[in-house]
Amino acid sequence: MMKADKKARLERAGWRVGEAADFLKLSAEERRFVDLKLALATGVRQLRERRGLTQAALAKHLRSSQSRVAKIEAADASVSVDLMMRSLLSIGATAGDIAKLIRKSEAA
Amino acid sequence: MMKADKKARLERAGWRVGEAADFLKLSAEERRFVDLKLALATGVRQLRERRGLTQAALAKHLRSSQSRVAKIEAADASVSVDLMMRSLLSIGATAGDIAKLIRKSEAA
DNA sequence: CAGGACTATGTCATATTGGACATACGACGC
DNA sequence: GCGTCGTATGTCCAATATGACATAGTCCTG
Repeated sequence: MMKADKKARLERAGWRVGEAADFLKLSAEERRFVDLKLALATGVRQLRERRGLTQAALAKHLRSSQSRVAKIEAADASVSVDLMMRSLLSIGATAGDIAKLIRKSEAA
Repeated sequence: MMKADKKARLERAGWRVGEAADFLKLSAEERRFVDLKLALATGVRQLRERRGLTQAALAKHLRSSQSRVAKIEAADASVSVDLMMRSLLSIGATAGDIAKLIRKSEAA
């Protein structure tokens, strides 16, 4: 069962899929993909905070902008996994760290 | 030390970075990102073959084209991690499977 | 060696993603 | 209350990724 706040978070992020796109119509694959992105987004936020960085500081290192970092952490639909991965590496995450995040998404 | 065929593979795939872009000028982060993509690409090929699917068959399920699947497996620079992830999920990879692939890229 | 099945590579128009900016929101100290 | 700092959200248009197509290469099998 999914927690209500997670559903709301996804909806706010523009994660409507398809036409009559009710959240529950996500296919199993789409669902896994979204969960994966959520796990990565959470990872970015956690690592950034652990490093004591602001979104603006991370953005600078990423040569991006504060607003985009906010979107990354919100798992906004306009953010690619590529950008999330680059962000994680930029913060200093190792492949092992990323693997761990992804594995976590399994239980979502 | 890097094997010559891997370097060649990267160069063929258009993985020149920056201006005077010699391969060796990839930063550590860029390098990790490329290794990660290579690992995912390899994973797509392995899983697809293990399932006895052709590129065309996978493409159909992905609603993409045979040529794009070829590029995915070649880790072509025009292919996003998103598409690789979607491909893996489409083949039936679990988050655990993907995590394993990513962890492998650490040793590259 | 001809035909077929599978894969590789290049190109292009269209679609998606990106950085930047403006602006709003929230918490905190003064 | 007001200013400050950090974060969130919406909108641009520039940059990048995408599917589709054409075409060439490879490896069988007959």
